[in-house]
Amino acid sequence: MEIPAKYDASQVESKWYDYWMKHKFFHSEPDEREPYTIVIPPPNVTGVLHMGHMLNNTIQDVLIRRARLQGKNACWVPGTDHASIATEAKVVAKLKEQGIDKNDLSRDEFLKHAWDWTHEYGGVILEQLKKLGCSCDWDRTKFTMDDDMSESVIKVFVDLYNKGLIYRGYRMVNWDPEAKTTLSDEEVIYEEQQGLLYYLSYKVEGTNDTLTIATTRPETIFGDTAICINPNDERFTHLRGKKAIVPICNRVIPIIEDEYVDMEFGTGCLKVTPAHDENDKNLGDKHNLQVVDIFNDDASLNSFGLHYEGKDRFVVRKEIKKELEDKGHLVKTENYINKVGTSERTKAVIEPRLSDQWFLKMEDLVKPAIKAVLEDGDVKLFPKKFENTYRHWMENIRDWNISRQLLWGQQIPAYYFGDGTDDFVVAETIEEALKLAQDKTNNQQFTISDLTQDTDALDTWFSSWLWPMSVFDGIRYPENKDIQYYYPTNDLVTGPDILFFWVARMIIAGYEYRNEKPFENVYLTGLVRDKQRRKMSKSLGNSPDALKLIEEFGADGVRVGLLLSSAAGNDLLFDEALCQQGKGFANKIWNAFRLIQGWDVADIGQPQSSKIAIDWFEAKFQDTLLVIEDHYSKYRISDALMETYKLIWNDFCSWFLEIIKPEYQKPIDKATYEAAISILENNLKLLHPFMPFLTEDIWQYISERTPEEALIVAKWPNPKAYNKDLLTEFDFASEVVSGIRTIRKQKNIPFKDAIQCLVINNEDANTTFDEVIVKLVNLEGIQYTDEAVDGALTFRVKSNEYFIPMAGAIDVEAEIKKLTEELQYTEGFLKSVQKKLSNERFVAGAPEQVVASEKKKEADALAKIETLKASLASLN
RNA sequence: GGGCGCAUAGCUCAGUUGGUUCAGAGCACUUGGUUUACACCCAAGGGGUCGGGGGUUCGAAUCCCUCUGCGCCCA
Repeated sequence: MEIPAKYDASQVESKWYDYWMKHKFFHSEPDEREPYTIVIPPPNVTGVLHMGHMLNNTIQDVLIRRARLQGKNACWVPGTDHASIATEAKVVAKLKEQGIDKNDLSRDEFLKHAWDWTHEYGGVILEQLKKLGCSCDWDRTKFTMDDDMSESVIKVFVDLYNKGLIYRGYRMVNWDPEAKTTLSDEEVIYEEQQGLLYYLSYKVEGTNDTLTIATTRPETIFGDTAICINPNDERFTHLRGKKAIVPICNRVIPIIEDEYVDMEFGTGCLKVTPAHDENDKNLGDKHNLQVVDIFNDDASLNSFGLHYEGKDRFVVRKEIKKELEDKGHLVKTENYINKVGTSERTKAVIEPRLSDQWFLKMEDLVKPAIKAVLEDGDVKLFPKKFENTYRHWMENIRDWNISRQLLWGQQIPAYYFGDGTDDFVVAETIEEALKLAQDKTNNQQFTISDLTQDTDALDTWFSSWLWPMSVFDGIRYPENKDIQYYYPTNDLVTGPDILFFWVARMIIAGYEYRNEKPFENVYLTGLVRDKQRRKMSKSLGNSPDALKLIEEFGADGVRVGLLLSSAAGNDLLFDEALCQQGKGFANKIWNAFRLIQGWDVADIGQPQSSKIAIDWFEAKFQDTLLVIEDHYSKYRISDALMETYKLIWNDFCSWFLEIIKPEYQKPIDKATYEAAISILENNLKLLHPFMPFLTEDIWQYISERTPEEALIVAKWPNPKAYNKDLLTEFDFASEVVSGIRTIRKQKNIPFKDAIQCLVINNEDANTTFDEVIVKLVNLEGIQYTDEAVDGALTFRVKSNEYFIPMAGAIDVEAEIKKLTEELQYTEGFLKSVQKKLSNERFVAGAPEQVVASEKKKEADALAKIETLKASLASLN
């Protein structure tokens, strides 16, 4: 077979992806095998593949491919979520470009546009995942707004409502005045902003006194309904029981007392605006204060703002400053840095606002989820450090505001039939709602047209928290074959930024609806940052184009690059050089294969060195396999890769192949060739999860394979007993090789000149690897001797002394210097060991094993010192 | 302001119960190399007061206290 001289990733990758798809290797159906299941963290439909996705999905693909090789029934369910806020924002922007105002459209018309948008862009990211090599079961692709998925969401809403866990509440929420919707606390980002602290004086009613308050938001004085002082504050005893007059609007408001007020901050007098501040709302509830809402839903002032009506809050802030100043109410301003909540999506400054919202009671729901992670270990977090974060959130959980003032999403299945706060019913369909309404009102004359459905949609997370169940239709049909077989899933791979949004809530939902965890292990990846540790983001423009990277370095190269330095839970500092390293690795393996493949095989005897090399590599392979398995078991994927990388590059290519390589244009013996092929195949298996394309390609070049024999479904190597002595003996031999190479380099001895080597075998090292050493450094042979050799360069491995006789003059001075340095070092070492051993408390206190090892160190040092001294004596 | 975590080679990180293998890996760096798989290569080498200080111990990168500097989450 003709083998291309260069590995061309772009051609190879599409070829094998098509091949895998054609033979349905990604597809899973329940059978008698053990299942291994991952559900993808659904990327949202507005996205394109970014570095975070690449990392995340590479890890999932590594896990799923390994499971497949291990003979499990591997099922990776892909899909997307509808991302209500983000998508709606995109659709609104697109309509705007076309000159269409969202508010001019009916609900159905808008949704049609949203669906069009989703159909056009929603699948892009999944197509990109294919380029990365992701072996998802594409037949199972789901979307959180699919009919069956939406039905599940509605069913769950109704169920929770009927259980009394969902309620309607008038609450202070985070209002995004741009998107005109509520945000959850998690969607608000607090940013430090330079602002001003305004000191304003209010008249005290019926006196000539004034009092001064400090505020960052002077425009909210129109909503003031009290002034609050601390009852312990002696500065203000004269204000007790009095009233104050709000500037400009001249509202008379009570002066109340509460220890909540911080006497140190500002002036010690606090203006209370219950409609526009969470803390003020609490104070207001406690003291029964009036609530005055001064804003429209776009955060412009309403009629309470008097002559400012219709103007934006920030405009008003500027203008009112001037008015207050003119009227003598502005005492002073100070620079002040405060934290301002902004919308994650629209960047608008959040306005705290009172409104009707739907809430889910969390207190009882979280209990099994806390237990599962923190007590029973049913669900394990990797790295473990996130358990603390999880605990903190779960133990301080607040009710979940699940309504959003948006159209794109599942419409809340609540139907109103009157103006009373209780005049509504909740049902899966409007027909059922009608029945309920008729019963509730005792009025059978009610018709569907008397019902109005709540216009709000549900929070997107209220869909995705069901994801591991709903993708298998486990909400609608809890007994179906798929959910029974695949649930609970095995691993979840996601970012720590959505530990609460999503992971915790899935655990909660899992226990509520199946009384079982949704997954066993959660692997939390780090964030992908650039070299300067900046988060990758579109606005910074520091995120490389994912597909271009794949084009340049190959999917395998990019996968390796991403994984190489992404220790679990640590941020990954992305650098294209890492992908280059991955590509270089691919090239290395390709060439190793070309080397083997190019050999002529003959019916000749097997050299001793080759036989030993095969035995040694098999031991090394087994030893490494155990290390790799251990890394996988701890989700240390980058360590598993590095271990594989070193096995292949160092042990296989640099040592093994160099040992068995036949002389130029000479054939190789059959036994060695076959062993080399078999070893290469095993290496490919270990490497396949990381570099699926390259490995499958080489695998198929090695011999003709039927689809059943494809690498993707090959059998992962089983651990076997192995000879550990071979490994230590090899390490010793490799030190000898290094010693000789160093001498060759120092003395500029060309490799093709065979040299002599004599050894005083003080260590009684066995001769197993002698042939290997001879071959690797081109010796005439290794001779054993009892006496130091004159006119030779020397080096030592442990207490063994090696001599390389030199024809020319030996630089005696240099030799003496080298030996003296070694001697001094060893003597110093001996001294420290003996100091330890002469310490009675050490000998008495330390474990036997430790003392024994110190004694061995002492003996080794003594032996080496003797050798060194003998050499020095022979030189002098 | 409250909570959690981190600090080891130029960079990114390992280092499990305090002691064999304890100061390590990869990259980067230096030096040498056109030997017929690969210069996307081969070989050899340098490099660390384990953030500072104190303590416990026969023994500390590892345990405790403290200081400094970072990061994350929550308010």
